[in-house]
Amino acid sequence: MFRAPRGTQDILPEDQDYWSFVRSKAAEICQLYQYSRIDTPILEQTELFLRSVGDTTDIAEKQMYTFQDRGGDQITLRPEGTAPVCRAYIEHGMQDWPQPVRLYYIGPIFRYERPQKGRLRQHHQFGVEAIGDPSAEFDLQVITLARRFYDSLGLKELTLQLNSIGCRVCRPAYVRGVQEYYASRVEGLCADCKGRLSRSPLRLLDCKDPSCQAAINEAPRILGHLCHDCAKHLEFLQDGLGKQRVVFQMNPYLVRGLDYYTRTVFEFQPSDVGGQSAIGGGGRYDDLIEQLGGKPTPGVGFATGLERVILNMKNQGIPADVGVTPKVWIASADAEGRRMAPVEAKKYQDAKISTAYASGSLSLRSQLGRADSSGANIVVVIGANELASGTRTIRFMDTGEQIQIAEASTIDTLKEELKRFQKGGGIGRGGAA
RNA sequence: GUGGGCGUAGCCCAGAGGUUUAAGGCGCCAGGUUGUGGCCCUGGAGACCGAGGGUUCGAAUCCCUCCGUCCACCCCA
Repeated sequence: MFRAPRGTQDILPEDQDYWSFVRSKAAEICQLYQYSRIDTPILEQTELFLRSVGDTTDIAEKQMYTFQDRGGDQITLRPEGTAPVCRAYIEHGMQDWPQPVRLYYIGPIFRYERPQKGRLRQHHQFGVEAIGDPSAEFDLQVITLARRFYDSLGLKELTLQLNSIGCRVCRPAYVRGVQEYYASRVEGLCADCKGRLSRSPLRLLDCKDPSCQAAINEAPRILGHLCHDCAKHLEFLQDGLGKQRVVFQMNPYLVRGLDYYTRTVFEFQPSDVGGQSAIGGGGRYDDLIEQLGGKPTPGVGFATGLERVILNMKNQGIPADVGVTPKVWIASADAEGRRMAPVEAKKYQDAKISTAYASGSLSLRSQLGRADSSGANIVVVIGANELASGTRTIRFMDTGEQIQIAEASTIDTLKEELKRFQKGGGIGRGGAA
């Protein structure tokens, strides 16, 4: 028997309300902040990610789905969303658009990982990027947009962790400082950290192994070694968050798994989840576009995992607030009605009324049963009686009331009666908390 | 990549070597109403007991391997 590949999943009808709710909130908030949608291919040249994400990161070293296509090109299923957007920015000359270019995307992301709850090989991310402006206003905008997204879904208890990891002016000296500090302490470190010392020194500070904690506590902290511009940038952001009452915690050990970040990095973390530490995160990437072959162009962005968003909504008992379209079902009472039911359905569908029917070969009882279990609001019964008298019988499934009306007025009557079953949708309702 | 738990119908699961032709609940289908749903009653379909191998007179039950899944670590969204 075939199954979905390991770490992938079908999103079944029962979950689609959550997905459309979350997606519509994302789109709604991006519209509010004037971010435009972009869709990039799921496939990119492998080199794009090696140059952006960093070829010594976990993602590049062991998590990418990479293959050679039939033409001999090295192709990778995108393991993150920022690099493709930057590639598109360069490719389509967006440096000549008004800056910053503000874009958002929603789509699948692929990483070869050991699956767990909230950790999949194919998951979906919603992300935003503001490219082309170095100012901290946009760090602020991206973070507050993210916060508003979570708030609008009703998610509680997400802590915002913030750090600055400096820039190319101040970081190299700091990294050397860390390396020098650790040089005399190699003995006590865990095996992973011994490897990190030369390859990704900043990750040393992020180690969870107990044997490394003592060394971390006394290690030099980046926040004390930022250059003037980085310090000012951070201060502006902190001040802005404070003015907007966005609560955050400085976390000097926050280091993200992608090499392209400069200055601001941040993560949103659920309070009580084990395996999945972050629900979303992002940061500034002032050198990335240049690394990808574009003109030096700064940028800042955020991305969040939709599976984790939905998981957290369910954990917190938050329902998906989506619109419900009232439904009509047609039931045929006999052979004559059975012939007319599909014709009748088409008339309603032409009039934009959501209409379905069960097989007329079933007893009327069964047809009504199916209408009921599918959530029909109104059932139209059609049979020899109705056809002979030029009428339709309409039954209200909530009350069991039934009325007979002239055939000619059926559509108008249905439209009128269905209004009371209309439920508002996610868009424009509820609003941001 | 490391360590551990678990795999019995679509779903939740009983079952601990021989009263098993594998039980129950949900769901599904039909009938009880010859033109009428939800509740109730009756009946039915649906399981090569994850796969392969082994031990045994006998395996869903014990052992091994593989696969899947879940949890923790790691990493991240």
